[in-house]
Amino acid sequence: MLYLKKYFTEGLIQFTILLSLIGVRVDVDTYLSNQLPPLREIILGPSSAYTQTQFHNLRNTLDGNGIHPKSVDLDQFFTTRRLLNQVRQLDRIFVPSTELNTWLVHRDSETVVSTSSQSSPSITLDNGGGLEDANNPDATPAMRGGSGTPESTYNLNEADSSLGAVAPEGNQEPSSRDGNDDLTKEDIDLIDILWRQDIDLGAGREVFNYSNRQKESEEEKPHPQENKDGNEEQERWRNGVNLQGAQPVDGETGESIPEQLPGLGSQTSLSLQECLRLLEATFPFGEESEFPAPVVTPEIVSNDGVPSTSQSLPLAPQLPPAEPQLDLEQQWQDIMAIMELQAMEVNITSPHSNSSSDIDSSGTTESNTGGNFGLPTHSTPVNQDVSLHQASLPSCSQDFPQIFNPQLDSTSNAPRTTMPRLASSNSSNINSTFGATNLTGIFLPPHINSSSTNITSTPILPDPFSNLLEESMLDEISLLDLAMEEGFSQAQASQLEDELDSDSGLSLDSSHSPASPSSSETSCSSAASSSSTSATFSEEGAVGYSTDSEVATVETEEGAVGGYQPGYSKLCRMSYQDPSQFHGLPQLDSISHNHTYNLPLSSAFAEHPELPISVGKKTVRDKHNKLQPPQDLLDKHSSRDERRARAMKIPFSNEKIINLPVEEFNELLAKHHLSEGQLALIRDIRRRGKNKMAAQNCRKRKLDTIINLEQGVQDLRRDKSRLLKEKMEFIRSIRQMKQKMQSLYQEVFTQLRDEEGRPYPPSEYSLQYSADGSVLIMPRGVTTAEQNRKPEKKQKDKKK
DNA sequence: AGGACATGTCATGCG
DNA sequence: ACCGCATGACATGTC
Repeated sequence: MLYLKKYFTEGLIQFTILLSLIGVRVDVDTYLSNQLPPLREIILGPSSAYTQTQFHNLRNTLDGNGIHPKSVDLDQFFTTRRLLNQVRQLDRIFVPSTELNTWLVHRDSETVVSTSSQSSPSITLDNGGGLEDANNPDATPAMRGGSGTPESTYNLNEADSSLGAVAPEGNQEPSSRDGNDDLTKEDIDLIDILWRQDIDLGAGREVFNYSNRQKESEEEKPHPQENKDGNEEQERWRNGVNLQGAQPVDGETGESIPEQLPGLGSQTSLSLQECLRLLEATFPFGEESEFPAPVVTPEIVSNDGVPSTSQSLPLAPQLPPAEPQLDLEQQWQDIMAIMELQAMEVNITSPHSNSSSDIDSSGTTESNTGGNFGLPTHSTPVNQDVSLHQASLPSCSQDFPQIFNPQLDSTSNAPRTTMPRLASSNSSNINSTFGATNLTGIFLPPHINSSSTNITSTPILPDPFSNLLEESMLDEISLLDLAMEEGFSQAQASQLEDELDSDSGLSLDSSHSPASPSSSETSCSSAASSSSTSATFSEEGAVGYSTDSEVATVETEEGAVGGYQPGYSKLCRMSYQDPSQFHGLPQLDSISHNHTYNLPLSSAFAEHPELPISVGKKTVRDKHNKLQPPQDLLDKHSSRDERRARAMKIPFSNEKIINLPVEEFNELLAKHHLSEGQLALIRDIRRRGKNKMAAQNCRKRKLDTIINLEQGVQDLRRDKSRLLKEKMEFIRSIRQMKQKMQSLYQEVFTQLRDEEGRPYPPSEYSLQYSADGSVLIMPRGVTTAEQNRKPEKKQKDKKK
């Protein structure tokens, strides 16, 4: 935050001043505040910056720089992103934020841009609200800005110059319009420059204004909306023409609104916008800015041929059920790709970032206040009044079609013609497609035509939505789940890894245990060698290392620590080769083979019954041994090699033979004149002795390995249970979302009115989502395909 | 007596 | 080639 501020403050102040001069003011709404937590997590995934707005938001969030959405002037912000990027690159600090913040950008009506500054109005569900919204300039902008992402702000800017932002206001509110008028061409140019800067930063300009830019390039002149022609825009708006070509022919959108639903009442007082708002509220599409959200064009043509706005539910061409998902995936991939590109700029490489960006909808969700999902408001430039009287909802056309249309917008045109869609989505831009993706996933039911049975007046989830939720939504969720699980698994893996590392004595033990004996051996060997010289091998024979159990205590007292130190004990024993002396030196009793590896002494003794000091049996044995003469006792307890050594009259102890370093061992052999048999025996003793130690170490390692594996299994089980718990939580969240969808659908549907102001009976009509992203109110039983072919027919049906 | 377990030993491979 | 080590397989001893 702080350092970000530093960068911003210095560099941005200029921008701020500039913008203030221009009169452009962008208010960033806290879409974030009202996210649906479940949706966010589920759809977006914990890590995902899933919102459409992401491109901008993603950066913002990723930057981790808390730019307060409200306080930040978006224009400045975007312009300054370059600085941010530089800073980021300097720091290389990648903060994968799991949460995506979607900003709903409002423009104050006061401001020149005067996009709807208030998202809230758009959200309002009131029936009257729709009309009010239409009247209310703010509302329209809200619709547009609904996406509420920083990008949206961008759009707003553009919109100001080009599309809707200005337009709606122009129609309905002169004041807002005035603000637009204030913008001089220079100002517009300046804004454009700022945009380009953003584009330079890596945000494709298209991202910001999806269709507008293209149109500019293609159709620059014809559309006043474009930045350059502010005047034309104003005029156009004054004329009552919606930016988005609500008019029969929208040059920008390129959509002709030829097809109007005569049947749909002019009166659909419940403005489509409201419906859209509701829908949007439910599903945050808001990313139009980046990804031109599919615009639901509620344009309905009145019978007169006058476009009736309100119902604007274009009949969508029927989509094969499978397609939506495919499209979704495709779009996801596209989005991912785009996100990656941007991420690269931002140095965001993490897959999470991509995922986050994936879903436009997420951003919208957050943007919504009061738990409403953010609507792609920028599209809203549409007249909010969109009443039946008004043929088209231009703004909606842009956003919604894309939103709902999983398929390419460009392609969408053809299908639309068939359908009586209120507005056509012009945007052939990739952005639009992106916007559509999320929505499509969410909104497009695999089967556009739902059976009539599903829709009832009751709050039961209408078919399309239910399908939406169940299939596409769930699919997405499932994908997210998978991703999340992967994330968890990785995290878990790392965690386990850490734990194992800490626990794993395997490597440590393996390294240590062998080493310890050697060290002890060397130390002891020297002492032993000195003392051992005095020993009379002839009498006792070579002392079997195993037989000298008596010496154990010394080992313990001397600090032969837990490690396996057979050599040590053995060497020490050498100094006390006379059994008779053992009793006199109780402290040495404990010295013996320690095969306990790292086990405590007590256990070690237990393992070796021959140890006199040992408990229980050993004591018994000790008694038994006492009965025998020391010589027999030695023989009995001496190892085979020791006995052999004694038999062969080897002049030094087995311990020496075994533990002496090669050089010393060779010297020892050189000192003594030994026969071939003795030499062979000595070499065998050494070999076997070393191998014995090695075997002990090996077994110890095996044990350690097993223990570690058991620990690992326990850890994995814990993780599994935890993941299952999380999964259940997600499922619960999904269920909640579904319920909310149902209620919202119901609310929207109930507010729809035909030309005569009568509500559509849910048993006869249902809302359908076409492939091109338009939302249609369709009589039940009519297949989307039919609708595509014969839109008018449907209109008639609707009239009925 | 036989199984389980611990330990020792051998053979082999690797560094 | 030798040495040391690791390890599987087997043998032995003990309970």
